[in-house]
Amino acid sequence: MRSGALARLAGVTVRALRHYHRVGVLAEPDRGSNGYRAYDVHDLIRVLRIKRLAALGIPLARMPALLDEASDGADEELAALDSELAAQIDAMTRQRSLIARLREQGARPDLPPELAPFLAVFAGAGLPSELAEFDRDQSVLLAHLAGEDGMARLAHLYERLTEPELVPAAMAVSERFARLGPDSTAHEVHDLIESAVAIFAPVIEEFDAMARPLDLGGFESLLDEYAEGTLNARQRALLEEVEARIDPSRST
Amino acid sequence: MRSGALARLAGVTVRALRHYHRVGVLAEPDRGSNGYRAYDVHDLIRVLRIKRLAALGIPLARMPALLDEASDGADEELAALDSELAAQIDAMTRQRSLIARLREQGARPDLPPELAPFLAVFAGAGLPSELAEFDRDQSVLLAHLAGEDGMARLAHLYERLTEPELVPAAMAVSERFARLGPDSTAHEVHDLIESAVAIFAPVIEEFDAMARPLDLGGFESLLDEYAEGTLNARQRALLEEVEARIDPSRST
DNA sequence: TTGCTCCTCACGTCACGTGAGGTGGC
DNA sequence: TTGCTCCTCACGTCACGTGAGGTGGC
Repeated sequence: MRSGALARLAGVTVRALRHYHRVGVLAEPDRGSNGYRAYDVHDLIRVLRIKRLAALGIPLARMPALLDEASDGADEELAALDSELAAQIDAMTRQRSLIARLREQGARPDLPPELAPFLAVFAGAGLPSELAEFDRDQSVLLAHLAGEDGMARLAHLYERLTEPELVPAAMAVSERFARLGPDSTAHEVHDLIESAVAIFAPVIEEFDAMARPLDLGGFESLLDEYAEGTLNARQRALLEEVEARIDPSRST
Repeated sequence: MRSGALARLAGVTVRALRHYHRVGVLAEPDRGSNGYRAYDVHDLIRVLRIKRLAALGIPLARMPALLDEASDGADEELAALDSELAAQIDAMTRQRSLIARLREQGARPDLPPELAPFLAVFAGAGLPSELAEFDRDQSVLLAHLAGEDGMARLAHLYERLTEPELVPAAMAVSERFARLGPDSTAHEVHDLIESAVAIFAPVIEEFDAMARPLDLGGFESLLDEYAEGTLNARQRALLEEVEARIDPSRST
């Protein structure tokens, strides 16, 4: 029988047969005078056995041991496969619950899911788009920096910042902050600082008091660098002032 | 910051960054005078977002849409991913139960699991090794040919053939069959035929009566071809005789 | 002669890993 | 000068899919 016939009988492609030859799980058969490969029943049986092993997820490279010799290492092979599969199923199950979580929050999939609902509050409250982007990018950075350990605390901070009674005031402050620029008067700036401190100081202080401060490592400067590229001079100056007022120990 | 620093901060390899450039999910940054790439915080944020999407199983090729534009198709993307994952988990779960079945039977993983326990009976009863191999190969062929539909019937046939009261007699016959050769006397041959018919006729007849005969298609000749290469002339002649006696309608 | 089958390269897939061979930075 | 980092090719992974270009069989 020729390759096409064998392939049809075995339910594989001719290309697959070639591949089995190349990797050595199926011997090259003799050729006819025309150069065509001449297969026989034993080849068919061989291919069917290969398909059985493949269906179990056994890679071609590990098949010769199982096909040619008495099935000595078979059980260990199966045990190893099984735990691999179990691990993969586990990982995929975790992926699915992550996906489910993101979907029910309607959250963007590239944001930290733990913070996504709070970011949605900002966005939903009509935050100016540059500030919304600032918040999103910052949350990505902070979430990565916090890692597994700091995540709970970070999420708590975001939760406090999005409490219903805080949101309207925070939004008002944010809008004024967004409009800050060269034209702003000293009075406006002063007012804004007072409002920001009044609103955010309690939350930040509580956060700082929770436990040892988050280890920012080299990230603090990154956050600064980010602010530098995104905010204008007035805005940055104001942020520094507010920071200094809330936590004098961290001021530069 | 240079590639090494970015990679360390983001928790990826430098090679991964190069790959992201190549496939276009991360823009090539400007170079310093020495040709070194100069990254900034935005690149770090970008990579972190890429990692989030990758953790969900989103392929790099589909990321630009999610990273660059407003998250329009995000939910459909997630829905598609979720059902893909569900399907994969399903398939892997089936693989695992197959593996579990094979392991508890101590069966060779390249044999049809539905028939494996019965083949184990043959092997356990001390069948001569050439005949054991014959049976195994034949079962592989028959199982493939039977497909999903015929499998139950085939398994039933094997079950009948391995009933406790049948096994000792069948083994005795098999051993005599294995010893068959040029030296065998006509008397031995005649005796063996009678014994084989007495033992197997009822089982085979029951099988044939169960439903329409299995559609052997081109496989019948394959089974013949297989026998031709494996059995000697005496053995083949005897098989034909037994077949003819059991089912005259199928005789040649 | 036409349509079908067979043959041998050889590139592509997916997300990088892993050298090889050469140069800048401290 | 030494060790570290950066750079650019370029092949390998896994199980084949998919042409390209040419020839035998009926």
